[in-house]
Amino acid sequence: MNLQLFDTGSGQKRPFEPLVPGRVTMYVCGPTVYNYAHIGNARPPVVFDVLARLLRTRYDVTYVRNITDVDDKINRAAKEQCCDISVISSRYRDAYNEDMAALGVLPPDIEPHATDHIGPMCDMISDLIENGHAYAAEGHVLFDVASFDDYGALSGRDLRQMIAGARVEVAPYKKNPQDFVLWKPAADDEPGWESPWGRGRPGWHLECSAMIRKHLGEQIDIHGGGQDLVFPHHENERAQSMCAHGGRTFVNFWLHNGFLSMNATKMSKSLGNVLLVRDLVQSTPGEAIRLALLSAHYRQPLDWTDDTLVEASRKLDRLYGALGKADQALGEAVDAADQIPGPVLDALCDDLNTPKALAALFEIARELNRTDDADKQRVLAADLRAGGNLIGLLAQSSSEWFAANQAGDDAKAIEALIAERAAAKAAKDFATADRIRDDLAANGIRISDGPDGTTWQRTAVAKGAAS
RNA sequence: GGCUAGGUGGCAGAGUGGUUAUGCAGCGGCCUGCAAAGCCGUGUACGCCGGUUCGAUUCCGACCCUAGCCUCCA
Repeated sequence: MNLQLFDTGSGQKRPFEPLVPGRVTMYVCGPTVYNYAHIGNARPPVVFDVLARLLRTRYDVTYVRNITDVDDKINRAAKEQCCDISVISSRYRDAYNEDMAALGVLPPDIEPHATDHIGPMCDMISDLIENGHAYAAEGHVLFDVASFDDYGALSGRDLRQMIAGARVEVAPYKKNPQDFVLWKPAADDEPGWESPWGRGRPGWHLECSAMIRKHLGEQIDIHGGGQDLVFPHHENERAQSMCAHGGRTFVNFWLHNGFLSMNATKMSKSLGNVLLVRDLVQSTPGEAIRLALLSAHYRQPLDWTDDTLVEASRKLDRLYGALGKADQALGEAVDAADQIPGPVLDALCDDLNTPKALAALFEIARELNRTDDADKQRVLAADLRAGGNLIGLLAQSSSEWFAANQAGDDAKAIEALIAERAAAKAAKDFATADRIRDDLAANGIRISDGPDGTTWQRTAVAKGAAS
């Protein structure tokens, strides 16, 4: 497997080799759990789930995705609801994991919570103060950006320019405007922990550095997250970890996914265009949402429109249709092949090119639809399944996929109409038969006559739900 | 203003210095009672202007436009 990954740090695709042969350590910034995840939040976990699945075909992988469970927004929510922050954070952490499971995201190996790592965080702060990279001031501990020559290398920023362009009011206790908080004091009515610098709580950037050191070590292979985290979050993480560890390389590959927009505009509560995963899965199969998220390359922007899910559902109709045809012809469901088909694997090894991998799946599906040879069908169906499974798709049976479309209160009425039409057809009353079919079509029900009778499915899953 | 990504056929979205992406939609054909699905065929697409080249959508430069970051928002 000649895996190439685009590394933000070097700004180019590089061949991936683990730091320790055969073993891969991977960390992805997880959610701050104060609300339900929206569709944009779902992109990183889905993308890096594909990467983890790909790496696992070859390496022993340890995948860590954290939970940030102490934060201003969580504090605010807890205050409003007069409860402990753990009530808020555990509620939304569970919801997050349910939502991700619905999208076919496998759980990470380790899911560390920030509040369980206050000790390691304080240890790291102490190390940084000892090394001369951090200083305490007025109950805060700050990272001394000027002490790290390489600051800005990840995000391609020039420290001098940043100082000149600083627009934010500078806190008086900071030596430099860019110095960021490692530890900040907590008010009496705020959640806090005792520390050598007084009662307080950790800075956001520090959480990830400390949890990475505890669970994966001082150097890791891959660190992922959304593009918006490059600066300042990852730049700061890098500064902290490198300075705490004698300047050694912290992350071998930095991976960042592009942003998801809604009808070409940013998703925001004020615009009222926030789409929650939780709501979406009510009306649309999670698998279709997953495919939609993977239909663009992960580093590209992805614009989410009303048609996005409709298209994704149709794509799955086609793939499952080909599998179903083979299953029927062979009289059995074909299991996934042991080997991943070459074109699919090659596409994914080229910096996780999921659109290209999907194209390869469609080509297999066409071959499958084209052939009547049982041996070929068996091989192609197994390939299609194996390729799909690698990116977390095609895990169910064809009949399960199509049956899911048949759920609904009106299913019995539809079956009755189909039976009525069958009777009309038998009586050669085609006018009546066609009228029933047209009526059903007008209501988003597509029927098709096969050798074993008539089957049906909904044709506009997402559209129907939206109207 | 600075930094970083992008601008591909009706839509979505890969890719490439000269040869079919793929999916949906459209058109023609096969199949079908008629359809649907499927199969076959079908598209002078690469923001604008220069440059390099035998040849550029692909490389270089300028310009226009879009998005993200620079404000603990994936």
